[in-house]
Amino acid sequence: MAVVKRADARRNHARILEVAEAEVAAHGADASLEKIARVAGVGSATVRRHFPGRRELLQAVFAQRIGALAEYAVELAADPDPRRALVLWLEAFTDYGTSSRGMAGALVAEGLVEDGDDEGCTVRLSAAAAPLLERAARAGAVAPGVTTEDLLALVTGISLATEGRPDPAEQGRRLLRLTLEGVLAPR
Amino acid sequence: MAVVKRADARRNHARILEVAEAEVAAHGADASLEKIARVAGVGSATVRRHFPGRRELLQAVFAQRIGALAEYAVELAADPDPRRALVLWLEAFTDYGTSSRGMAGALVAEGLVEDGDDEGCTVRLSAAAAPLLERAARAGAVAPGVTTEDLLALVTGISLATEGRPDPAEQGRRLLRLTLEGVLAPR
DNA sequence: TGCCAAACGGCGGGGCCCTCCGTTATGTTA
DNA sequence: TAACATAACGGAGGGCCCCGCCGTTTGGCA
Repeated sequence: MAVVKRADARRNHARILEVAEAEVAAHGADASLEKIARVAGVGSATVRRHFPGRRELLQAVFAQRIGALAEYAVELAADPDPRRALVLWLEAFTDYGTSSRGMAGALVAEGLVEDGDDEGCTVRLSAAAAPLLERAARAGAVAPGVTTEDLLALVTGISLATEGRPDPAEQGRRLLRLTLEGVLAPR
Repeated sequence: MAVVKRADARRNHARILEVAEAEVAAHGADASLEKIARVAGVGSATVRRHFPGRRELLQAVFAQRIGALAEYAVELAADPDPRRALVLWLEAFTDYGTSSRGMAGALVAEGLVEDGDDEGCTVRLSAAAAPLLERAARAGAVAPGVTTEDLLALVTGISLATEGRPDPAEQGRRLLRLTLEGVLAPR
């Protein structure tokens, strides 16, 4: 299915995506679809044709970054220190989340829908994180019972909570460190 | 200033607030101001007159819960175990955040504006948390360098990340525990 | 009771999301 | 290469929302 699109369709798809990236970067996950259409020089219906809803558009916008994170996870799988590997990946994830506006919002928005569709950002990130977490857990470097969903939720939360305040990157790093090592002193 | 409002003004104020509570509970921080006006049986301008923006309305809606949290903090100040007191309060805060839709959103929305105005929810919560945190820190129960802003941000993030998924209360508790005790095993 | 400021609320402008439908561009076949 | 079938386009219109304006009502006070 979905063999080959027509030339103009491919052209518009690329154009919309390009504009959407800029627009989302500027205004977050709530960027105006209509404005994206205007700037891209297409009708608003065309945007909806390529991306049925905001959710799909955001997925497409962040697919690249998600891919980069997945790649990084693969690299880190070879790191000799399982704990370090997990921490490094979570730091990278946090950096992405706090630096690229709307990504965290896209992730929660995605979670809100009953999706039979695979290939969601959440699924991909989860798949990327799983091996790192498992390895770290096997090495005894992780608190018992932690799941990949927990990790994604925590980082997403940190991103959302720091969004739009001075220096979200630094704040995010700080909060991640607290979360990883614990707010309370070990008993 | 702002001596005594007229009778109808007070009446409408109460009515709007009442409706707003229900509406926000149902639709989160993005509830329609116009619908609130319709249901309350007043003009939309009247809503804006009492609450210049969504932010102020949300503040008013949650003021009660914030007050309850502040009170609880005072109670807990008498708890013999400083660590336990802090944990209990954070759990209560998380429960509020995950059970009452929109509260976390209201908190971040509040942070986005340059506010010279005191009496924001953030300020009140911060003030409530400060003594508990300080006492716990003095007892050596808290990781060094943790601030009240950190605590608020973390709980807010947890609330946002769990909003609108199955069983946010349980998820929130779980994530809070992880955050407090640390995702990583102590080295 | 009568006055007047405080408070109200309807209305119009602008924006967004969404859908429908007539028009255009593209790929293909003769 | 010319004509056709259709994938893809984009403008227009409806519904909802936020916002500000401004003429009208209402409540408190002399």
